[in-house]
Amino acid sequence: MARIRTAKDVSRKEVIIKAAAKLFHEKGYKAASMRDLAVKVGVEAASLYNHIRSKAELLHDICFDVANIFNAHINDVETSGKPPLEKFETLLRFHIRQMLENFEEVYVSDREWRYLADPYLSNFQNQRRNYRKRFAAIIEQGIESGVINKIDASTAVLIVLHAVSGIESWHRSTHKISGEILEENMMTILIDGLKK
Amino acid sequence: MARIRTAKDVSRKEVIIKAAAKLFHEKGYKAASMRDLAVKVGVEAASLYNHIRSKAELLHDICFDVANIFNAHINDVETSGKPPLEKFETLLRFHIRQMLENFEEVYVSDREWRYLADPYLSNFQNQRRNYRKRFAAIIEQGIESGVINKIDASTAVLIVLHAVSGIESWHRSTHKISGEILEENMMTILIDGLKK
DNA sequence: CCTACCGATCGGTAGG
DNA sequence: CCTACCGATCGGTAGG
Repeated sequence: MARIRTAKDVSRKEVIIKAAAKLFHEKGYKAASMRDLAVKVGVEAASLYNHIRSKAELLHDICFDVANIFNAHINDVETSGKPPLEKFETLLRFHIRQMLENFEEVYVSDREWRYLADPYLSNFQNQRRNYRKRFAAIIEQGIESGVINKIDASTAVLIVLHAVSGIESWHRSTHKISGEILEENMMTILIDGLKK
Repeated sequence: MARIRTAKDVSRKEVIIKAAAKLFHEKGYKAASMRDLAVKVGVEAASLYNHIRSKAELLHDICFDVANIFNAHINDVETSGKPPLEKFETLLRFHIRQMLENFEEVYVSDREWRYLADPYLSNFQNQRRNYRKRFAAIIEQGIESGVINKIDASTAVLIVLHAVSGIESWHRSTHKISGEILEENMMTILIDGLKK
């Protein structure tokens, strides 16, 4: 007989997803086993399946949660009425902060999405492409209004998003500068450039 | 009885390594099976082991080949006698071109090295750390001589290296700008910044 | 939530 | 270079 899902099930599932995000970050999706995850959660592997449907579902939940967060944010930015350069800065800071605060999930969504299965894979790729187009459009507006250098907007998006994902290295490093200082440095380098 | 290794063995091995780099890029190291690789090479899986010792050896060879290329290059740059900003530009262009021309190997070395087993893993990590320190030192020199903005040099290295690895997205994209134009755009964005 | 277990697939070996 | 096969491990299920 089907069990009735209670609030406790939901929070238990959230614990599992959080642990999965950590594990998928540490080992990579394919190298992470459900037995590894069970150890992290403190149950037997088989018990996980009382809360989740499959390993694939975990990856799916992580990736689409992150996608929703960024989609919601770019909606806000687009309708904010700010000038283009400010819109760009807001987006960039949001990416940096998500990478600082919501690190494992964002990392997994960024690097492990390719292990999604269709139809989720195609859906995710479309969302990703769409997000980048909207990001590029904001840069284009900045170029048109003369506040951003004449560069290829897609290349700029590519650089910015990958630069932010470099915060992974920062997380790993032993003697690291603070998150705030990192953020300001990244803003300076990407906006003002390296050359004086 | 042990077989005598001939020149043909070496080239066969190189074919296998090249195919492995492609496969590891496509699927990721863990998700790529030796049976997948065998199909790519056009033999049975078991036959691969006449040329290689293990799957791990393939990853090892790819990662250390790439590390050697970049180490050799930074040696040249350090002893070139060029001013710091030119040294930086030379390094950056080399990274971009390697990512354009030697794409699969560089990508695998960059993203899949974590699946190396010790003692290779530690060795690789040390080389990587060392390389980044030398790269940062060149940026520091540029800051001291007043030609580079006062930013945290480690953060700059992190941004630059990850931005370059973003060329992965460019390779995947369908209607892409030329490699030359991509290179110039990347140089402009990272050196002069996005803001006009 | 656990014990017991399954079919599939993995990297790799033996032997020719 | 192939056929045949191995032990280990995987994601997941049955049944309680």
